[in-house]
Amino acid sequence: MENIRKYNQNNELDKTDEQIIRLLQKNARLSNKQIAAAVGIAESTCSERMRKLNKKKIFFGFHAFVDSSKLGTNIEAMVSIKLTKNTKEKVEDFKNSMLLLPEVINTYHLAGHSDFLLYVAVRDKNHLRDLLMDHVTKDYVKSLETSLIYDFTQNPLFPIYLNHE
Amino acid sequence: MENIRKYNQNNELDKTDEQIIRLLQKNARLSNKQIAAAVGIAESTCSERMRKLNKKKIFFGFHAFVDSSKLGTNIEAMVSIKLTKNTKEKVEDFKNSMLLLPEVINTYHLAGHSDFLLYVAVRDKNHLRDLLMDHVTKDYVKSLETSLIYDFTQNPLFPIYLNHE
DNA sequence: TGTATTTCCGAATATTCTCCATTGTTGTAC
DNA sequence: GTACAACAATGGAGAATATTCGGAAATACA
Repeated sequence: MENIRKYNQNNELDKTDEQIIRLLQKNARLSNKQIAAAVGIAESTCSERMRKLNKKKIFFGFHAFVDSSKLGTNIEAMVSIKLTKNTKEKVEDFKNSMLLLPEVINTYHLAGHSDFLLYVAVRDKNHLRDLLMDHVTKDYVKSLETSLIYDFTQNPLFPIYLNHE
Repeated sequence: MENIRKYNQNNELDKTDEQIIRLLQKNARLSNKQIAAAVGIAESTCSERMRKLNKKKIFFGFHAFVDSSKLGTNIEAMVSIKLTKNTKEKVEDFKNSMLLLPEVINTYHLAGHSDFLLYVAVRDKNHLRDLLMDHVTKDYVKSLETSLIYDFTQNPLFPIYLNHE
């Protein structure tokens, strides 16, 4: 005879959580006080909410976006890659080896025309060539197609589709 | 007869700046104290450095990366786009209108096979279709090609190619 | 060398965060 | 309805952190 109480074991996110997430998506260096004020809750409540959000693993991480042109990085490119074999093993291997390269800012594993996209930042065209020929090309890499990036823009808006009434 | 002193009007970044930038790239929510300890400088020095880095506009921003699957977003896709006309005006217009859509996480303006890449996150396939047909397609959009994203990974490493001796 | 400028540090001050007891709210049982 | 249990929110005190500032140390330049 079980008598399980459910209560608000509520692991759901409510509007307040959503606001906090949105704020941090726009500016991950906001202080707890700033967030609390913006959302309209007590500081103690806000830090407690943050602790719970972190526990729920809502955030993959918080990252600074840097102006790479000020750091000696003059070329950004998107490299589109096809593999000869799409086994889980090869795909993981490829992704992991790409993430060891500091030139690789992020990776997308795709279903479609190509298998991977790499967003890379390099000093110059020689650096790009060396990177691609020496480190990106593998025996199971079928083809590379490189596009220069004129502009990358992060959207401050962010999609949240929660079911709060 | 001008006698302009230059001194260390040093707008250059040194190794300490580089360390701070790297740390914030990995974790943008580090406290000033944590950064100072990791770099090995006084807290007051560290906050002063941060002020200067911000003044130099090294950072585009600081953003939380959220686990969109926990927020009702079930599909992420990369949309590859070609425009009929690549005038500066059309390109700017297109980019700006894309950034008004909350589904668009970021935009890449490219030189190459396609003109734009959009990284989008949506609830489901109907939402994706509606987004593309109703909001992304414009009279100057020649073609769309959509690829499902299996995995997106941000590299904690980051390329900095400074010329400190 | 001496002087001007900048960077760094540490201590004092100001601010922010965390902990906790209390109060308020909501769901469940009777 | 009342009573109780589980949880969430609050404000305040003490702890932790950040900022300011005077002066020391380092660097640039003549």
